[in-house]
Amino acid sequence: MHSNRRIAHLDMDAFFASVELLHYPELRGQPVVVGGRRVDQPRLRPDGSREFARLRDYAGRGVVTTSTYEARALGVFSAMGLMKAAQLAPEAILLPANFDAYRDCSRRFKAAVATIAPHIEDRGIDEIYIDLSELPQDSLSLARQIKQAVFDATGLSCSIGITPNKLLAKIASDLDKPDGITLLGPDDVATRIWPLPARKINGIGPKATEKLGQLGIASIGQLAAAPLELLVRHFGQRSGAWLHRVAHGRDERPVVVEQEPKSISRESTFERDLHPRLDRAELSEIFTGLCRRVADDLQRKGYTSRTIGIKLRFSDFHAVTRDLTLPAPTADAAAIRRAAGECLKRIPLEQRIRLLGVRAGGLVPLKTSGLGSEDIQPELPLFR
DNA sequence: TCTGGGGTCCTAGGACCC
DNA sequence: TCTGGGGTCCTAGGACCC
Repeated sequence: MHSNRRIAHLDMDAFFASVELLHYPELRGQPVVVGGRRVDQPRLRPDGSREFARLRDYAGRGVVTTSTYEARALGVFSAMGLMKAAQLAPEAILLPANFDAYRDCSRRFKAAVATIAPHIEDRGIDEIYIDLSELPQDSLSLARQIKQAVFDATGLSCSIGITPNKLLAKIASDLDKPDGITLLGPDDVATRIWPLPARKINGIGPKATEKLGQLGIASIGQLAAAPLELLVRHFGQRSGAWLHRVAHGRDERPVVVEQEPKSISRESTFERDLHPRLDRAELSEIFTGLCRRVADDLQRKGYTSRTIGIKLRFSDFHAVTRDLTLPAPTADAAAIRRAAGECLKRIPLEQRIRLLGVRAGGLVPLKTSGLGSEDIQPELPLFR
């Protein structure tokens, strides 16, 4: 087992907002928010300048996807409702999300990193882990080289943390944002990690933070000092032991280069909550559309699915799921619609519906390569 | 002024099999 | 008639992440 690893975490700085600033450089230095649905694209005035939507003009159910550092300074952060954000920063510029541009930029920055350090784990559109263990250069040179390559490929800055494992690298990349480099060794855990709030650990969310707070544990250092048996008593054997481990900066998870997806889903929150009977036609159309999009996604990505599921969110925001495992995997829109319909029958509809979702799990890759017949599994036992 | 959309992983009970 | 474990699959919900 390789015990002297060098793991980097790279995080693009305010990614979506930064991509937008490449297109609209005149917005640099201003509070800018990306998010919402049906937000107007900037309009060109007769004099050639652009007119942008303001946060105060927004009405609807959208949330902040990303905000520039200037907007964050006003208290506007990711996942905040736009109506609330508008209270805090009414004059901030509001731009609609342009996912095609972000995906394109994402591909370019990852390809640029791969030319220097190919051992990459994808963690979504704007961040990656990189295993640098086998590379000869020192960490600071590598970090600078990678940042330069990312900038050359995209015009964007990122922040990098390099440490002995993924857990610490993820925390480190956030310590000197934006455009930062943070290198940490095992000896830095007590001085650099322990003073931080427990919430900074990837995997400790709002619920765990609240529960830890009730035990008088706020910082990672306090978590490290807590007796293992106290943590096990309140969080269970597995989670308790995990909390104890991560508080001491221990993490042996490998950098995983290739991963098959586990599920593919589509969901939609409506402009207004829909009534199960009065809005039946509209709901049915949306439902069928979601099934078709899931089928399209499956076919485009080359998968079939064994388990079809649905999700409903009601007016009171409470969500319910149902799923159904099929006798044989499918990527067919009509078959998915039938299975989803069976799931829907099992949900009592006593409230207006806010969101509808369709999910395909139990994914089976469609093998396109010419594999021998020995790889084809019989669907059912031959005798029963 | 209520809170998006795409995911992963974990838990836990029941069915079913050996 | 009652008593066992162990293992896997299915289903529902929830925490968490980007």
